Amino acid sequence: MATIRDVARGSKVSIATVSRVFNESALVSEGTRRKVLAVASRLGYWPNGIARSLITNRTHALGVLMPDFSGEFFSEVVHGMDVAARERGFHLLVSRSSSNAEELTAAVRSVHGRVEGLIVMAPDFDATPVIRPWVGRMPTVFINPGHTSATNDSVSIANAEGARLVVRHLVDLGHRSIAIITGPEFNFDSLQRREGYRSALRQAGIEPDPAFELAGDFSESSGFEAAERMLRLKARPSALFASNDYMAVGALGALHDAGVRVPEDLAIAGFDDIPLAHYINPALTTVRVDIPALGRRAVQLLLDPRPAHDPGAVHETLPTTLVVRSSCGAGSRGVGESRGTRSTESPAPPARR
Amino acid sequence: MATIRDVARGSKVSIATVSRVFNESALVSEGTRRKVLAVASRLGYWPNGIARSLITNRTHALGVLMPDFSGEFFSEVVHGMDVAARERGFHLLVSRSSSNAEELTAAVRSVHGRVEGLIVMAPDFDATPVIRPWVGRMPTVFINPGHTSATNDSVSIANAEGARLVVRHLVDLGHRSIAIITGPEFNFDSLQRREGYRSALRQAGIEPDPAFELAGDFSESSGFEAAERMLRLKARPSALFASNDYMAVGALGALHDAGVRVPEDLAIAGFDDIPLAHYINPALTTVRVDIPALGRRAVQLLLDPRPAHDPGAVHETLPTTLVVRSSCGAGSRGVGESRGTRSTESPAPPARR
DNA sequence: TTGTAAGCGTTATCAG
DNA sequence: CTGATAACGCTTACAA
Repeated sequence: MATIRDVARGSKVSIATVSRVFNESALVSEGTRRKVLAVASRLGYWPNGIARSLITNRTHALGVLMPDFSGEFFSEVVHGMDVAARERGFHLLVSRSSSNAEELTAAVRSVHGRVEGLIVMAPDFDATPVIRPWVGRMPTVFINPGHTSATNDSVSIANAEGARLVVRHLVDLGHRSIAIITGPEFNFDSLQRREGYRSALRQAGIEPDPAFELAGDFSESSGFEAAERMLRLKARPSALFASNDYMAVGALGALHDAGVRVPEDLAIAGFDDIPLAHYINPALTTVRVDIPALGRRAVQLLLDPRPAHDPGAVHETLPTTLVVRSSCGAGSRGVGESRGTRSTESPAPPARR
Repeated sequence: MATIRDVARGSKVSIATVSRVFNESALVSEGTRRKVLAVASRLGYWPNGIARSLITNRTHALGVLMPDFSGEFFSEVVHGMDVAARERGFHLLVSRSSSNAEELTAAVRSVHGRVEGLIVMAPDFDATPVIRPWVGRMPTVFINPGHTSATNDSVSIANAEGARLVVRHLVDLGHRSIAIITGPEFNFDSLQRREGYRSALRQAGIEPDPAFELAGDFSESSGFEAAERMLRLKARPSALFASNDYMAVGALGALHDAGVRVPEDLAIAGFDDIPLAHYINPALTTVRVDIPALGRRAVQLLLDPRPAHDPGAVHETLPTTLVVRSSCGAGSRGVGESRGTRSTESPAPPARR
């Protein structure tokens, strides 16, 4: 493996000169430059990034710590980060490892020195204490943290507001008994969505009924099971709000099995607007979140210079919008509608390969 | 930022001793160890990974170079890599940058030194020449390369075989005029799938008709447009094989708009078995590929020791299986079927969040 | 069990 | 314009 010394020797210059050539310093004569480049190319030399980083203190990499790496949600977040990072000449060092504080600590340590900033997504616990020791050395942005930190920026989804939109929509359609399938017990998104659900009910003069709060865990199967439990309730609700689309899909399956028609017998809505929501039958009324923007903004907060008059940590909340389709009985037709009409309702999900 | 020297000074030992403590060397007394650890913790010290890497030549990172980072296909591949890498204590340094040879070269250079191996996915061009200069210094595995390299391992999908399965299925159902929507002109997966399509037709005694080969680009909209073109054909085929599921979904939309019933008037099949394929109406007959396995195997080839008797480069091909649903008129019922029956047809797509 | 000192492959500083 | 040489923060012989 050729090093700078080999090139220096080969082109009869000092290593400093070789370094200058590769750093496009103007302080090197064209002749020397060419000679060095020729030798380097013959030797297959390229500066070692690690060695470079050690002295420059720049790695051009951002650490991304997330609890999982699959599913449309996470992949879209990372996609957003990737685009923004690449525009700024940065790589992403990803590590799936923040389902609890110990794992997160280990992960942060393991990327220490290798990244210039950190994006942390820890949906189930407060990552602030884990990050505290690194404040000042590793700029960190949280995605969807449950607690706002005084020292770190964050980007979040307007979970409560989105849930309120859904519930209000349901209320406007005449529903008075609205159930919810919640997400994991300690998940912030889930808690906030439930909070929005409750507050919208109260605003409508309806007292939230604990029996109507069915426990789920964001998985499709938990939605299926929660819907089955709901069906066994003595007093059945007329509408069901699933805290995410996967669970809504699962619930739809259970309702179909039970012969319950949607939306005629029961209205159902989800949250996230994953591509699937559009295609399922009936098409799912849900809450749209610009998921790639979550990642993009995180990178921007980390990398883009901010006005000097330091306002402390920035906490952004991305807006949510209601996407009315047919699963609540108010929307458009659902699967099979033409490309033309469909686009008036919601843009087709990105089709890639 | 505390360095090893600060800790050494603070605990009145040499930096070598501090290093030993953090490398869990047995050669350090319990007392010293405790003292060092205490000081380190007070100072918030943790070894700098970059400096460590420079001397050990280990980075515990794998470079992942792909043309895109979104969509179910890519995210599932990365998910597979991530799981396998993490099991082995490795991070993934991802870089979306291999849509042509220049970009790929730049990307490889930029990760040189920072990674112990490379996974390259370049579906549209031969990456072998780009990698050649690095052979010997950076072990590299290709995913789905068009050409098998003598020097580098690869993992591929049995594209041609999968296409053959589909076409045979269609032929078995009585179809004699079968059209195809192809993918991007230079995309290897696309070319191989078309090859499988043609060879299966010939095996069935049908001469492939160029007019039945409709150009697409793997995007949903291109499938929509290709289907529209197909509908204008004087002699309409009775079956349509879309080279990927996204295009099949697009085609389904166009057929619906035109009032063409599927599968009654036209049979349609896809490739990839993305989660959506299961949910769409009619449920899509397609070819299943274990996509995370693609990423997992790549990591394994890179990291897992191989028997010493070097057999040169390994080229693996992951099998494909036909998933019969209802879009060709042969399968099960489609969307809305109960969870129970569904699982006999195909496992529910992973539901996460 | 601990310390000294020589690197790892660069960039940065300072002379020339 | 070019060259010595000292870092960067760590690991690892080799000595003690």
